[in-house]
Amino acid sequence: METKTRYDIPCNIAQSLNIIGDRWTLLIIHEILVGHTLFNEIKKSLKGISSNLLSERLKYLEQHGLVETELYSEHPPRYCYKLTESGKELEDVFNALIIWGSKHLKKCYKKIIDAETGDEVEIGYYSKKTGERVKRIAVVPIGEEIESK
Amino acid sequence: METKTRYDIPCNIAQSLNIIGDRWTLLIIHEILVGHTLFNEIKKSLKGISSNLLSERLKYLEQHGLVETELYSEHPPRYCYKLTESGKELEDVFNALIIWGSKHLKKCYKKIIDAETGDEVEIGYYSKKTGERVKRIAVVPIGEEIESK
DNA sequence: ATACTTAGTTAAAAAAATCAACTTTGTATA
DNA sequence: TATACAAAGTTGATTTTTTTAACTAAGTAT
Repeated sequence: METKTRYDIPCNIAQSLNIIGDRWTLLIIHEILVGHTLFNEIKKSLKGISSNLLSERLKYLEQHGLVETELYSEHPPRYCYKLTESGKELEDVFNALIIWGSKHLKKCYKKIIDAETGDEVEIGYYSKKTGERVKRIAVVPIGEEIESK
Repeated sequence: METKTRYDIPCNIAQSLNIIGDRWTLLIIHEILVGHTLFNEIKKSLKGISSNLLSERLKYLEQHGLVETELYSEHPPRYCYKLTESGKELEDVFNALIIWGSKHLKKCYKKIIDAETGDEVEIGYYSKKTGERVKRIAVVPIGEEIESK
């Protein structure tokens, strides 16, 4: 029991995938993000998922702090599922996948545009300090600093 | 044989995950992206992966045009694995995962900074047309246009 | 009292991943 | 010349995970 196979690799990507990389998991989080918060709403939106798997995934995500339950009816006691901040912050991951898909899928369903102008958008990297667009990024190990050029 | 279980959901995310969402797949692509192009290099970097699975995943990714092989030695004929453009363009997905991980993992290994200033970066969206940063994005179904406010 | 709905649970079957040993082709070494 | 070694896998058995399908429990509605 409880013998989850997890990646034992010292890398943000692998460790993040240990939380959100199981089959169906990202799709479940995405359904909640777009407003489907009831068990059966999620189930109906995700054609092919089974009750037991959805139930198990929701529990796992709750344990890991991405999802929380909220009582929405007292008298048949009923809970809905909400995303926590860390769940909501997967939005950039979803958008990156949507944009990748819009370029590379044979059949594509969605694109991402500027809500004001309707222009198509791309992903960029911006300095947290100045808000300026960053020309070149570097992935660095935590603890180390980059040598200044 | 060859009965892959795939998501049958009309959504860029689900369809993208049908290509890159299997266990180990994103990690394999990432290893190639960071320069590990030989079968055994990838295998050694990904502690726990088995030869048969790596072999199968590489074939699948090649079929789907994310990876290609290149002869790097004639006389023991040896191939290395390279990413195609569509494979390389997963970089934003990796970066989104690295950034999410750097905020939410208990133990975090990497962060992303401005290569010039060392400032930490965040993800933003810019217009393909003007290059300006976009304040609010909208995910829209393909084919439809958004009503202008 | 009977049927229906929401939100699951349980158990068996099927599919996928892991583990471990083996193969093939070629190189290097004693 | 034989022996060991390495790269790049393949094969088959075992284990884990997912799917399928039927069932349950608590409350509502007719």
